Amino acid sequence: MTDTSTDINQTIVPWLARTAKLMSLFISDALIQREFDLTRVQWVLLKLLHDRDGQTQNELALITDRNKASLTRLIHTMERKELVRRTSHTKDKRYNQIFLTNKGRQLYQATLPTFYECLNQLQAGMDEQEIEQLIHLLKKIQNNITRLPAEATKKKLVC
Amino acid sequence: MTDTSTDINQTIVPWLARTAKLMSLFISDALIQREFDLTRVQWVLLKLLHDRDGQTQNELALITDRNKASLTRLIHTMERKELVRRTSHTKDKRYNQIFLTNKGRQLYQATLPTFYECLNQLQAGMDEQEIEQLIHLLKKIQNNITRLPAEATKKKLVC
DNA sequence: TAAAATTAGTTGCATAGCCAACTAATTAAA
DNA sequence: TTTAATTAGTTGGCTATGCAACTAATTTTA
Repeated sequence: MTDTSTDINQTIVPWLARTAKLMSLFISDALIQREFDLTRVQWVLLKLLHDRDGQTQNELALITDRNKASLTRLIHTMERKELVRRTSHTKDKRYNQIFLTNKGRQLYQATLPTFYECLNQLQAGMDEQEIEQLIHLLKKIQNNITRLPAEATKKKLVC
Repeated sequence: MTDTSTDINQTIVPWLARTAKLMSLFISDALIQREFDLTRVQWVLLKLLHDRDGQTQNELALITDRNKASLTRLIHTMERKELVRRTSHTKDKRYNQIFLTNKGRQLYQATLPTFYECLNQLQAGMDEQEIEQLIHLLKKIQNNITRLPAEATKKKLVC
């Protein structure tokens, strides 16, 4: 149990926040330096669609813990860049399905070596066991976070 | 060495990114739920100034790995909320020194119990040794990131 | 089946981030 | 000492994010 005399700077919160931020900047920088016109978030979306094409905006929002309004705009930006394509679902017109374009797919493939280079540099000097341990501890923290998406919360809180 | 057949989802990158994001949302939520009108970033700035008052915008930008333009606007927002005060340095008029107001200091103090509650929940089920190990591994990653602030890079890259 | 509730997505308004171009102040160099 | 370079901060334009209020489509329920 951490009491209120603990130095906040020595807790997991700033270490985790800062490491993730630096990692994100590091990967973004690498993408830009290799002349890929792609932010890290856009890269993540390419990856999600590469893994499973045709997901709806809401699904993508849930997976990435983002507001659906963010997805609307993110997809809009990526559509303008011709990386993804939005099509209205034929059965239920409320849904938009998002698909990779060929350009999007090729761009994603082209970035993979950069991603693995980054990963290798990030993990330098860490052995298999340490990497597993890190992921294990991060999972623990995630499981401790009982956070529902905004809309779910609203719903569950109704008495 | 991670080769390109490794499943990206099982690497440290998404685990770290997602855990940090969830943690950030979790803390923001907690602040809002306790009716503190404060984002996580604003909270961090209050903490930095609480630790050392009167830092310049540039110093705050460097410490927080933020662009100085971000700091300009962040401080502007917090000035409007009367949490901080901007004063021009008497010796060198280029500098702005940022100070906590009484309101800012009181607000920070008032949020501390919330922060420690969040921390305890995040660390639930983790022993001292695991927490230390996690921080140790995060430090390793940070040390692997050879990233200079944008302006420094520009400077150093000049041949 | 008509009205009510739910769901997916969009839009307005706000914070926050980055880059690049800019101003003003100060320091270094010719 | 005048000019050049550097430094701190600001501003404009962009992406990204969240909340809240909205529309449209679909499903539930009365």
